[in-house]
Amino acid sequence: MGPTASGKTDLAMALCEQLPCDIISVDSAMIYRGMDIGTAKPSPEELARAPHRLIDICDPAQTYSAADFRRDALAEMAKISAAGRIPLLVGGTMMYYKALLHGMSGLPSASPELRATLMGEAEEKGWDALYRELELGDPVAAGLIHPNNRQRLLRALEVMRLTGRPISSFWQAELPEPVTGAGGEVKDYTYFTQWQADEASSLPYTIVQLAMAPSERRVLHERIQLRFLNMLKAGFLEEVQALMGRGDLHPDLPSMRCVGYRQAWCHLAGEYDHDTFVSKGIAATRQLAKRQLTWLRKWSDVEWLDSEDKLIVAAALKKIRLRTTFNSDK
RNA sequence: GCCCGGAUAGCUCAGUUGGUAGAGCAGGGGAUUGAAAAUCCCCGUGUCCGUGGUUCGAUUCCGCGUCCGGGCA
Repeated sequence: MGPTASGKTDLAMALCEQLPCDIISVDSAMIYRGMDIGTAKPSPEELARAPHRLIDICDPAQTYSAADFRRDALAEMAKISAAGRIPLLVGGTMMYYKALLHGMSGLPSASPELRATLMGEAEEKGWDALYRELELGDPVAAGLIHPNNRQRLLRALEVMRLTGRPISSFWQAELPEPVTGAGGEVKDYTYFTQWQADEASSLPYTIVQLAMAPSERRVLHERIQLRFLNMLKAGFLEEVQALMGRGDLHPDLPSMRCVGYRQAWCHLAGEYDHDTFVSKGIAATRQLAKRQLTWLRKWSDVEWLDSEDKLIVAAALKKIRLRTTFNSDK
């Protein structure tokens, strides 16, 4: 795990030479075919040397979800283990790790039709009206979802209309012991935000979690800028031009909202000039890295590595061996 | 050389009829249950270019200087 541009791919490739590992990508952008340069996907040569699973599994017109990832990753992990090898998960999509480790409540999948309906209602009656519907039907979720957060508001209403149950009741159902008072009333809603804590241990694996980042933010920012400029030299704009040229993609798709692609699309559509595109693209990447670090800072049971460490491969191997020996002895 | 504009947060700028100032972007912190590289929340002291003057008080008005635009020679 680690923020974008911290050097995860290089370390993973090096570990593959030292251990019987097979790599599974944990990356919500590399799943898309034809999005290679802007996602910093490993090169064909690198992929030949160390195959990555869960790369190039979707067309950019498709959507994918954390739940899809959990299902696919568990299947790949099972195959790799059955072959007597070690699954090495590499990527920066923290939500996917969370879904994998802690599981997900039995919520219904997204319904594009219902989302379209809800968007229409929002146009017509205003977003306030939709939020009031949530407050009425699910005060618990309303307390956790900010009125401005339309994406999560839509999801909560979607679940409510699809199942007739508040989304918060699904979160609650997955938890072993609700915090209640003497009369059975719920005393503390904060636990609704906690995912089932002990599901990680129910996965049939010894799990070693490694996080890497440069120790200074300034260094990470420099790496991000350098990498973005290199992507431009490698033909990033031509890649996005080709995607636009298909004619069936649009800027609201999850694929086209990816960092860099969104800004490139705006530039190619004439919304702003090249310099603006470059600075906005780099800034969006820095902001992504910041959000990834927010996840990692509070992540429990994680071992940290310094991206700038010349002996990072040895350091990683040491941590892996310590943890796996400790666990197998037990 | 002369004439006109500018000079305020890292950047682009607003503003103070004279009582030491605030937006957007950038940046920082946080949230995160089938879109997550998504979406959302919170955070604004900076010789208001320098220097003299007027004034109880100047970033604001006036003089001079410096720098940057534009125009005329």
